[in-house]
Amino acid sequence: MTSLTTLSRSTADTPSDQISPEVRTLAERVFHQLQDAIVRGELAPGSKITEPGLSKTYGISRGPLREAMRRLEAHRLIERVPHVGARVVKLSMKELLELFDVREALESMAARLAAEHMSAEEIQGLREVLALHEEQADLKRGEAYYQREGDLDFHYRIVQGSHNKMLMNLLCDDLYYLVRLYRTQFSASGKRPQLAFVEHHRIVDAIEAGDAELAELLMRRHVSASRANVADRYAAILEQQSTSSAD
Amino acid sequence: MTSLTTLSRSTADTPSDQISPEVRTLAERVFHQLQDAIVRGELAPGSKITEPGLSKTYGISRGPLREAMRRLEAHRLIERVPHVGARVVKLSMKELLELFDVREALESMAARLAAEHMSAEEIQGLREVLALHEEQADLKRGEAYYQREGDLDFHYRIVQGSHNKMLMNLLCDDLYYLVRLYRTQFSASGKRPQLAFVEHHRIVDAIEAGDAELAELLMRRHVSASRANVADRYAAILEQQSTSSAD
DNA sequence: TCATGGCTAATTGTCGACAATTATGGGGTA
DNA sequence: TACCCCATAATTGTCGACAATTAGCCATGA
Repeated sequence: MTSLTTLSRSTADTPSDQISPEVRTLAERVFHQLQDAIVRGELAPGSKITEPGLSKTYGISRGPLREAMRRLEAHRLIERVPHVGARVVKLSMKELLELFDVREALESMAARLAAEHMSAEEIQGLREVLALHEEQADLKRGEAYYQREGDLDFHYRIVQGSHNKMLMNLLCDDLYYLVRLYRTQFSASGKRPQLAFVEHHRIVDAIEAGDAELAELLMRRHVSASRANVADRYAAILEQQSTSSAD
Repeated sequence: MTSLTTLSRSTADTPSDQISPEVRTLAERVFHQLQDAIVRGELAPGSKITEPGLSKTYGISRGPLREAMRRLEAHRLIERVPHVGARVVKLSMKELLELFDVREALESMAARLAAEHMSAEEIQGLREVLALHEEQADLKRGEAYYQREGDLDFHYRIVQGSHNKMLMNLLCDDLYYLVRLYRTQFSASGKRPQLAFVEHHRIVDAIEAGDAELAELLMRRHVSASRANVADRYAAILEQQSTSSAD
């Protein structure tokens, strides 16, 4: 499905049973299915999801389904209100900008820790991502469609390089799904990808040099610039709408 | 129970029914009960909790109980493995230090945003917390027992002053419970409280002056110093243990 | 004596049904 | 005509029972 690096599960006891990677229970399975469906936009943001409905759709009873929904709620992909129901989360621009602030704080810390703790192999892997990245950019310049997943992959690896499990959980398990959800709702970007390239390179350079302070600063600017880009585009859209309606 | 500022729920329609603040469902209620029990150390860290056991203890069926446990898992207060069971989380020193890194990143950002967005009333409330704080410190100097809750209250208000909902959720709903859990497991502190006082004051000063950069820096140092204090004490304990065992 | 195999008991996962609450629609009245 | 109240239907919350998986134990064999 996605090109994200898989979570590092070290449970490969018996290679014979390839039943499932880690989703052995119904609730887990339907959770991942719903998660994908929401992030990919198949379940419209803001749409109401009802338990009997999903129960029939996925062919399971309401028990495990409720567990899956609880997990989705914990990951902030759906919102539930008691006795009323659940709806797919609908990110407002305000919340998106809030998300960027949190990312700025967390990822700059991750970059700092990565510069201190990342191993040579991990840095090598990071460089490979960057190379693949660049190659794709050569092929379909401007579009940079799939490249967005690559961008997330880059950030993913740096967070893992921090060797801070709490950070990894927060960013990779929670926030990055929201980031992807946003990218399906507002299809942003523009000329940013080209700029992001050189920023990525500089960050890796700083990490490789073990310069924690610099890596932190560069990552902070990187996320901040990305935020500013989104905010500008949004302001432009608002401007355009107001003028066209006034016209 | 706790002296923490309550979440700002604005649903006060009918003053007649005081049934419950926000816990109208069984699952919610038992979730909060279990949350308190864990944070207060009544459920020993690392101890296994079984569904039939809790089911009988709290007099509810396994359905809502499982939902409560799912929520506890999402808040990282218990750890579950499929088909095996759940145990109360047991923080290692490594994880505690990781927690401090995350707090440093998040709370420094919160302080920055608080300096930009906090209203005069909110700053006033913050000063009152500080005053009450100081008063308690005069009464029972050194011990600073209840004061620890006050410390969390201080941080609480700054996070709320950031006016960033995502930040508020992450810090107040997730991390702060872990912080409190830690304080029951390792009963730390020492002479830090006295130092923390002046740091708190300086942070509020920066926020009141609207100096976002300074507020961020001071909060970063504040959390970092707290982390260093814990790390030092831990190292001292290790040292002491090794010498006493070698003796 | 130690390892290995299967068996039993306990716990977790799943299901269907019932109770409680909420939203919706129609009817009545000012 | 607009508003309010009530009844009905749908959805969510809760419960108890059954199935699947796992852990522990005992017996058997090398």
